[in-house]
Amino acid sequence: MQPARPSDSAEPPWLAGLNAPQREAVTSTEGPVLILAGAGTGKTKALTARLAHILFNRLAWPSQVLAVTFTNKAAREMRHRTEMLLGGMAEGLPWLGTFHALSAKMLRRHAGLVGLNPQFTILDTDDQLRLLKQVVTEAGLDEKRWPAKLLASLIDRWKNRGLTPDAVPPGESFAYADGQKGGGAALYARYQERLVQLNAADFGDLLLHMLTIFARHPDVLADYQARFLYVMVDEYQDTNHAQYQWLRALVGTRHNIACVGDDDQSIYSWRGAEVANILRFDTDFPGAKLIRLEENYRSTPHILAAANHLIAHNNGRLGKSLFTAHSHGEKVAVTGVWDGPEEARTLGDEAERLARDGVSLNAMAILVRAQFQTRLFEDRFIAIGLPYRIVGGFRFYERAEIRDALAYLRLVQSPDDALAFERIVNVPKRGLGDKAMGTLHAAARRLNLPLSRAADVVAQGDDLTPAARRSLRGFLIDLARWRDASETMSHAELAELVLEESGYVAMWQADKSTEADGRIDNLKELVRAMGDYPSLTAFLEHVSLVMDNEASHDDEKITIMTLHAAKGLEFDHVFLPGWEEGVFPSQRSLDEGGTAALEEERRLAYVGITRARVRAHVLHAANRQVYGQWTAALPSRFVAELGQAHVDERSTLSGGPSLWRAALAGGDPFADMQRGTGRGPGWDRARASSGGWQAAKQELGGGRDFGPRSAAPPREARVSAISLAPAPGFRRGTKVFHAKFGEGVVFHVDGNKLEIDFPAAGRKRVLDSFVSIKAP
DNA sequence: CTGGGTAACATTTTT
DNA sequence: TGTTACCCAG
Repeated sequence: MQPARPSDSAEPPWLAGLNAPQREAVTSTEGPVLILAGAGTGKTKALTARLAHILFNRLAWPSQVLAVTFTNKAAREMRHRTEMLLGGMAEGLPWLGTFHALSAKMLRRHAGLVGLNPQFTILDTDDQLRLLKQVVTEAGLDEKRWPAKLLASLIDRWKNRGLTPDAVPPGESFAYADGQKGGGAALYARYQERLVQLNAADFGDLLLHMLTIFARHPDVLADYQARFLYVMVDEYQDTNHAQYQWLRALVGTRHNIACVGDDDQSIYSWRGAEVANILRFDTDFPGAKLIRLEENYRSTPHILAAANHLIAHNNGRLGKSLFTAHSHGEKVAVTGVWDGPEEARTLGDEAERLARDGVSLNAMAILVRAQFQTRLFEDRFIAIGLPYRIVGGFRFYERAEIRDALAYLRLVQSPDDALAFERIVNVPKRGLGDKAMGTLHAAARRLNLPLSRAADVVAQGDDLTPAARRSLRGFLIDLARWRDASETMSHAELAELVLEESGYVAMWQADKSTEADGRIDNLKELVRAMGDYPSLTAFLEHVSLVMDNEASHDDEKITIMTLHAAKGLEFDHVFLPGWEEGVFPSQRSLDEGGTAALEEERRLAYVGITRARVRAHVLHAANRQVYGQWTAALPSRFVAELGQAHVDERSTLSGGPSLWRAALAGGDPFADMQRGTGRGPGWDRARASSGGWQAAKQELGGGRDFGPRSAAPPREARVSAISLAPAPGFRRGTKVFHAKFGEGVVFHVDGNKLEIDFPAAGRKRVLDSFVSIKAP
């Protein structure tokens, strides 16, 4: 079964349209290769073509190629694109996947070597933390003083570095609990024991256990080394030490490894990524060939030049300079505004304008430094009815309702799953609280049984109050029934049955909060998705390692996401708000972490700019509410680093006139609302500094100094114009609907300002235009 | 055991 | 300012 050979004269399809360095990356199959691929230089294209090249020329069978990515998305894309090039030949690339998925696959085969059963469960951070809390408490430490979270992050870092408990340097062990009870390392060891008892592994273990196995069982390693004739790694700059060791082990002495990466896009050092891995590639793999992909196919010249200019401020780079054949294009727009809400207004207006000119909302993205920035945009977009999607935040399987549902299914499938049992035994409420759980835990310890097994015993004894005993028995009977049912029905049907009969769905149906409906939808989606998998086991594996919440791209929406989440994506129009000192670069990176942290922020800025194909628009505000306090801010240093020549500083407060009007008229409709003093300590700094703000202030009020009250940024002028009009149709008791807060009842009317009681959100002040009257 | 109240807290999050 | 985690009163 071989794809039709191209005619002799024509070149193979996977080489079509590749430039010289890309071709070299594709055809240099033997020996170590490092492909330094700048943003938008077609690295995925080169990587998939390389894969196609190897397979088509029969240098290896699909099962003999190890291709590793970081994200499921990248893995999917690589698989998809390879299939496009090769048709059926790429099917069954069994070893194309993420580090974690591939390592988990290996670990299931050799679980016994580290004391696990092949059906071990993969814990997420939530389970992990609960387990660690138990470990800390059992050690007799005060969890208040020594948070389990701290221990979790230490263990995570150790695992990232490939350190088992016995390998943790004593000094570092001391970092937790001042070394009491053996310090962090001893608790780490205890945690690992508990994991084995529970037949569970956390994300870090998936790699770490394999490293242990490789070290202790050379035969196992030798098998893999013999199998993998070619190894490819995407986003190499993001590998941590454990992943690096894992790769080195598997590559063995053959050294047919090709790594693709960009040191300028290393933005995950706080997750353990070590740029050093990419920087010293040629010492690790002597004779490595270095290929640079520098022709950018994505962005217009000014965008590219600004990005180059910016990143040139970093030291310790391998060095690349991107160029493009494009010849036209706008400069990077930079707009300074008065405050956060105005930033959202300006951005929203521009998005609407672009949309009117025929630009798809799907081609626009707002890339923020931190999640909290999304809020203002969300508020604004709801107000003007601009469809948006927020990417990131919780992944699908991290949502409480999904995790609860999965815990039910896990427990039905494996009666020993103590963590699953603990999670849902009292969800919905069954009257089994701390007291009952304490009894169960004690019994489990005494009988040396998993919690869920001990429950069987306790339900027969008289340690519990009669009510609790009855309730527990009922639950255990339900479980037994579901287990019987699982013999005869499909796993999707089973899921539906369990969620119904347990009262879990009913619990959310009874919930009046705004998100309850969404949760029920998520549960439906879960049941639906299960149907796509042959077995519950297959589905559970998928869910813990692969399932992400890809937002559907079906409808027209502008995307809001973090810069981190945007890596690897591209958009015609990119908005980059919040370029202020303290926001971006973040305050944390300025306070601690020194140059390294600042340089990582800069790389993040570089990633942001290079996402843009046609236009990048940077915004910064002079005032922003941080934790409820108004704070003045200076434009980010990164603004200046873009280079004057490539920037269109149309700045000067675009909202100037409205601000001016509002200030003169005192027309702030929310003047009576509580707010801070309006002048943070940064005010004077901002005033004293040269740059955009002097000019901005000049235009603003002709040098007029605002009084303290008006220094607190007023709302939109348009709003204040309406504010005099009465609000017809609203009176106390009117039932209304608000896009964000849901249903509510009007408590007080003052002009067009309403005070509304929302069952979900409490009493809120909103303008009448933000709500609709609900038909009785 | 539950719900209400308050005090602490508050980047980025590929798996 | 908004959320969440925990403590205590009912």
